[in-house]
Amino acid sequence: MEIDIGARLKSVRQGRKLSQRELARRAGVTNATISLIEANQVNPSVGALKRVLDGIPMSLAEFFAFEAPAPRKAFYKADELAEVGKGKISYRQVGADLTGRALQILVERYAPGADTGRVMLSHDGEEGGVIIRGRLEVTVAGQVRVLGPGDAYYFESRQPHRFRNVGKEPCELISACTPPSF
Amino acid sequence: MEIDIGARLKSVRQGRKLSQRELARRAGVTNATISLIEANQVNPSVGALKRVLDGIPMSLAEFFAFEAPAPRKAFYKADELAEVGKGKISYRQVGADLTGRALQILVERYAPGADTGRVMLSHDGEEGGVIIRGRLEVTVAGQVRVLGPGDAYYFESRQPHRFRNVGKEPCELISACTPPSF
DNA sequence: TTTCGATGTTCAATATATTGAACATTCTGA
DNA sequence: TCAGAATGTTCAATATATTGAACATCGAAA
Repeated sequence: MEIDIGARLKSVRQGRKLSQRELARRAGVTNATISLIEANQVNPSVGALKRVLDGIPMSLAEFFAFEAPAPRKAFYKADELAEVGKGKISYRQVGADLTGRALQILVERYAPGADTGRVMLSHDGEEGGVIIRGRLEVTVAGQVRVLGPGDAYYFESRQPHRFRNVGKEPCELISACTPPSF
Repeated sequence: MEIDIGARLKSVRQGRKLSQRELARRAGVTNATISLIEANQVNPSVGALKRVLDGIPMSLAEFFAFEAPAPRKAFYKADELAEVGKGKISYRQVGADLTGRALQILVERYAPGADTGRVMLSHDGEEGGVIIRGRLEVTVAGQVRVLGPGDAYYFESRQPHRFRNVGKEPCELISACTPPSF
């Protein structure tokens, strides 16, 4: 493969001033595993690499982020918008990689009965959206409203909020939020 | 591991309308490999996953970009969207008053022949959008593309850009930009 | 010097990913 | 209805990752 996983891991590990053994202990693998990975003498499993990175800690996305210096795409065909989420709620994101971006734009789909649940997330930023098809019950800070095609919403993300498709047909909407930081 | 590699791969593969065998052929692995990975019955090696993604094609960074996404959004907002535009190009804005807001969300309508003009707009921030109806020619930093329903774009606003409806029917799209400076 | 602790390396044993081929199912066209 | 092609699945055989333990090297302290 074109990318040097061994050098990448070694660089990351040494950047945190961790020995192979210490990282191995935190990650729950043996030091031999780390030695072999860094020497590129094995082709690690995703699971093993994930465990190792958990010990750092670093996400797989971060670990591989360096390999994508490709010029940022400006256009996305409908079928190349990656579908995320299974079950009743799914969304397709404009642009696969969010790092460094100021905006997250999603095409969201709620199956009949779909519900984000009472879990009210609180994060910084603001978000809004426009309903394309179907009907959606939106709850924000205690206020409830059922929105249809052409209707829209906008609020500060720290306010408790919830989405629910109370109709009989799928609901599709386009949303934007900022910043897309987690 | 916490992320569902199988579901992610399946989603990506199906999004590109590829069969397991077709993807396997392009990637240079067997269809069994892809079947097993998608069923989460194996813990694929990074190399194997890389080869599979090469067949799509998609980078590992893109593949794992969804490792940490959990944007749940929703809030309710008015259904009377303020009319901002004029003539062949009109905008209906989500939220009447932008002061203090981090996001501007618009429902834009381009009549046939509508054109933002040869003079490339240029301002700070980033913007993106998704086409709802009709066809729109988008030019960004010299790149030209005609987008249809479901297609999307995203770019930094400082790059010269231009929108033009080259079709015979009105084009409608939903866009977002930040900050809402004109 | 010598010993000790910590480092990274190597290798046989074991666990597991990948293959190759067969299987069942679904769909389409005749 | 049938035949063929295309789909996803399963499993024994094989290839390879991971382990556990031993090895070598280095620097610090006595």
